[in-house]
Amino acid sequence: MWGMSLRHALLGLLVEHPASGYDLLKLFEGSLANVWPASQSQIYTELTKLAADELITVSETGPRGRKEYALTDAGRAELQHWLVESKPSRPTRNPSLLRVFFLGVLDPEQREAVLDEMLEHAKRDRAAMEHISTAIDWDDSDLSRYGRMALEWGLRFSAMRRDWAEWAVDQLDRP
Amino acid sequence: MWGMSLRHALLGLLVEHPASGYDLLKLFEGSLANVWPASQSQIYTELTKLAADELITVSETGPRGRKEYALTDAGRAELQHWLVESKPSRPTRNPSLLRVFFLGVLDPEQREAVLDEMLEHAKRDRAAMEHISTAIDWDDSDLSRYGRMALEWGLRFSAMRRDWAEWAVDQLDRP
DNA sequence: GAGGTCATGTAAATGGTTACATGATTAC
DNA sequence: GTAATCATGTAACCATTTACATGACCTC
Repeated sequence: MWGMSLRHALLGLLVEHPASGYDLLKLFEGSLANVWPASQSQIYTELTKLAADELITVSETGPRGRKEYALTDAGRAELQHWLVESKPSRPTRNPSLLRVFFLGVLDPEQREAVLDEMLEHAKRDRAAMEHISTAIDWDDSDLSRYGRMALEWGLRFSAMRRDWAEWAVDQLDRP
Repeated sequence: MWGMSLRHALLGLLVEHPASGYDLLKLFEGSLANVWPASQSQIYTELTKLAADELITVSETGPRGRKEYALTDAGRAELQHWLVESKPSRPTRNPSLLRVFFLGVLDPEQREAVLDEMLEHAKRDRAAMEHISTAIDWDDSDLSRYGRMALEWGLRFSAMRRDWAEWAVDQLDRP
């Protein structure tokens, strides 16, 4: 029973107001895309499970078979419990760094190309996040406040990757 | 057929010298643990598949049914191909940041506790990596050279998380 | 001979991705 | 009426985790 954070992401989004699977899909594409990507099929299946476990209920139905889900008390409790109790997860897989590990197999030009690509990637990410940061109109809701905190994390992360990549490219030309 | 980086991690480790599943397990526990954790069962199953695909072969057998695998030409080619071609992966899931997103659900003390925990976690990680950095005797092999690059990434990453967490805790007491 | 380490494998369950499949409603 | 969007669901496959299962060899 450990992990399963898609559940908690869905519960978290339902805290403010009820929403349909479709709504939640859009919310994932927007705010949560960089933190917890989820596919359409995954969201619908998980919602069914959450409803079966009575952490959410269908609060309203609409056109086209639309079902709006709302958080139950048990759902809110589960979310709070997870927020407080969840322990630091194991280190997460990092495909880019894995490549770095084996750079020795390539010849020098290819090596530099790989690192350059990582540098560009970091720059693109940073630019995208700076754009989001100015494009969103931040209100004073909780999601705004803590979403901004998460975004700041992303900004610092991409800056770190950029700086590292610059350093690493530079290292290549050394002894 | 996209992703599958465990394959490439194994191929990468076999570049330098042949090794058994057991050896590879130890190598994962050591150097690669922070970049690409893998379990025993996963390693053995993947080795069997890699052998079936003729990217590696059993080069030698030893006591206790030990099988030493060596990279084939096809295996080396596949590794190089992956190193050069692999495109930037989708953003990876981040359980900690997901928690940040929903901090609003908690009361102030719990909120601070969550961020403090993240701060401590970052500090511990940083200390552990600094320790590794001095404990390993770095030779001038490729794995040493690029392993050090990867470690530098880790050092910067944990510093970034530490600084962010300090900033975030500070933010809590503001308007 | 007892305990530790070396060594391999399989099975069940979970979580995630991709693809398929369908259809109602709205806006033009 | 046509296209876009809203809306839901299922199936097959792949990757990963946890647990089970076994046994040979080495050191004391």
